[in-house]
Amino acid sequence: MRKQDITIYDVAREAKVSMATVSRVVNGNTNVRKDTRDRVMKVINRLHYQPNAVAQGLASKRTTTVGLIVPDLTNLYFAELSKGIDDIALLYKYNIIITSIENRLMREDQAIQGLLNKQVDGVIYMSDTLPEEAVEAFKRTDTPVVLAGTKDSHSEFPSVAIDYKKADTEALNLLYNDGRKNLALVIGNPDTVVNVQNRIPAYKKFMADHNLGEGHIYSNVKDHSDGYNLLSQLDHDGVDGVIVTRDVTAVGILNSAIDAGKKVPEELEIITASATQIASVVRPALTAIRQPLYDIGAVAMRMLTKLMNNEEVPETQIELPYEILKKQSTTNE
Amino acid sequence: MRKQDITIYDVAREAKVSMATVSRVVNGNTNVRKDTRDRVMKVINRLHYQPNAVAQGLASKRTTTVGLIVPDLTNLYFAELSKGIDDIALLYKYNIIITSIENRLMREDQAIQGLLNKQVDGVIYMSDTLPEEAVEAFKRTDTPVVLAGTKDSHSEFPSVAIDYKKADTEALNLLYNDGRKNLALVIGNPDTVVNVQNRIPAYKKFMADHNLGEGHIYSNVKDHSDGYNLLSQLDHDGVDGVIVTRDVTAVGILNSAIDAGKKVPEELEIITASATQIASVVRPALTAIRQPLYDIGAVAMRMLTKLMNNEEVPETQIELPYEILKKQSTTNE
DNA sequence: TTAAAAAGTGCAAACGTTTACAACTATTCT
DNA sequence: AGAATAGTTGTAAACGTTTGCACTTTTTAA
Repeated sequence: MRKQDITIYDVAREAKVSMATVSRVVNGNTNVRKDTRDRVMKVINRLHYQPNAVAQGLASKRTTTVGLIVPDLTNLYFAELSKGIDDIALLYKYNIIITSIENRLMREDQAIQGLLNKQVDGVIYMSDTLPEEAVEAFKRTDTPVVLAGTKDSHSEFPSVAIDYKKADTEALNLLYNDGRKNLALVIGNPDTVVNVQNRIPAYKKFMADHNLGEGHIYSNVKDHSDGYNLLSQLDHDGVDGVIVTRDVTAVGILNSAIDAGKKVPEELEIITASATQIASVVRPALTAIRQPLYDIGAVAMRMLTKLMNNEEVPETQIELPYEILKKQSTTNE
Repeated sequence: MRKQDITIYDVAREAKVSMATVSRVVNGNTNVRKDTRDRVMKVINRLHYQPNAVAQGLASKRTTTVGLIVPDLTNLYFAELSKGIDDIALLYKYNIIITSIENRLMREDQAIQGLLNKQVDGVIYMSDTLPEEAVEAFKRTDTPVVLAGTKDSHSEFPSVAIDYKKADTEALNLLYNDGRKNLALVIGNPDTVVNVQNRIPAYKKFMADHNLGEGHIYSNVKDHSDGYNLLSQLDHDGVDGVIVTRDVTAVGILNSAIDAGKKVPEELEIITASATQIASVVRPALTAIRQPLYDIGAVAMRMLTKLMNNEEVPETQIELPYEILKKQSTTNE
């Protein structure tokens, strides 16, 4: 098939050793005499021998490949996570098979099964929702899995994320201290673990603790135009401070406000709960919970390397520090 | 290794056929009697048999995997290209191994070699620069390659892109017709094929054709902050209309102008030569050459599937239509 | 100097499929 | 009915590595 198809066998013949020895030098096994190693290396270089990773995978049962399951590549939240993953993967010489699952044709469990069939050594799962079939698919295998930037409801799987509850509470407090009393929460899918177990309870608790009434939770507000269209509702409900999970959604609200002549932050304060490039590039720039997305990805991948090597991983539920980045969409005292 | 490790052999035994027959039904070969096919399928379902893709890859020499080489996942230009690629790949049941090469540790030719070692059936290359070693690496193999959103200098490789020269000329013309005479071009790497062979010549020709003098080409302006810092230079040079290759760079210039109290588009018109989400989300929204990024990716991947199947591909240098999207960063007549 | 231990090497059997090819069975045609 | 043909199935050799085991050589220790 390949124009140049040098196998380990060719190298063995030329170097007058067995293929086992060639394999050993290729894999850096120390049990090879210096001069035979040199001899083999010389042949390898001369013939431009490159091991066939598929054959290696079959024989060794390790493919040095990890699977990524991600909802949407063009969502910078996931792109930035992926970058952290990718850099660490490179460091440890793993390749990445990426599977995006927003597409109707691809269900979570199919994505997982596809990766397992490819014999990936591990999987990083980034979707904010982990359906039962996906859990089942993972459980049917020994392949380690790490969740990045999300959590599962029972903490069955290792995960790397932030303390969403604490972060949201802190953000709400910032609005509250700015004198805002009619606080709202804008989320996408209301059924995700993070929303159900963290954001919504944190919001409700905060509202209750401060006697602010029921408040307003707006669900299924997922993109720029959803955010744009939400403004009239916010106006109607008299909201003066809002936390928005996705930053492009927040930008939608922001732009809608600008276009309607409504002042941000004077009349409406906006905080986004996940800051990507976009949050800092719009004007007024968005105050945000800055999640360390790159680091979350990197730490998740690092943890996965340990799991793949059966190394000890003392803590599998990791929460990384976040910070509240005050910008122009909230009042600067 | 796997908890559950059912092989084709187990299925064969249970169904009382040979592994060859099982293989045939798995691969949809028609030369199997209906009732044996049913019998085998029943066993496959009962045992939850899933073929080992690595073994398939070794035996068949096809991995149904394609490699993507991309500079930066968090650059939406590439993310949107990738999405088009991904969707078509899913349709044709290919997996995607993604390799990002911005990292210092990973050179283009190493990335390519890595993918070839994994026996990918094809490669899509998206970097705007194609070093000589990368060309060599590609030439050493029969694995088909398609360039997406970029071109090589000698049109040696199949590619899918737009007519950059025409698009830029049209954009310059828009500025010119708005009465702007001091036009500038802002690019990133000045050595890319697209810049050297298309954008720069188009700019120079336009300036010459309209007797606008030498003009100003600003190179190595690559991100938001580069753009932000460039504004003073633009001011100094009296530029009143500018084409910027990357949209976040354009946004940098835009934000710098806003912060400096300079009016856009009244005092400075800005057009970006590649529009992602970001161009439409900032205010004033950026007038842009809208490249059909998703489609470029999709068409590139579709072409690759044909090349991988040794099908006839009549035209391998494809240019897709673009449009000039007039927004708020240029005057609306 | 010699026995024991360590280091270096080769043999051959995996790994889990695909796929010529051969062989057998059922069908069609005359 | 018999021959030719088409359809169905099995056998076994790939595919290109890794790796346990046995064997040989070298080193170490007494």
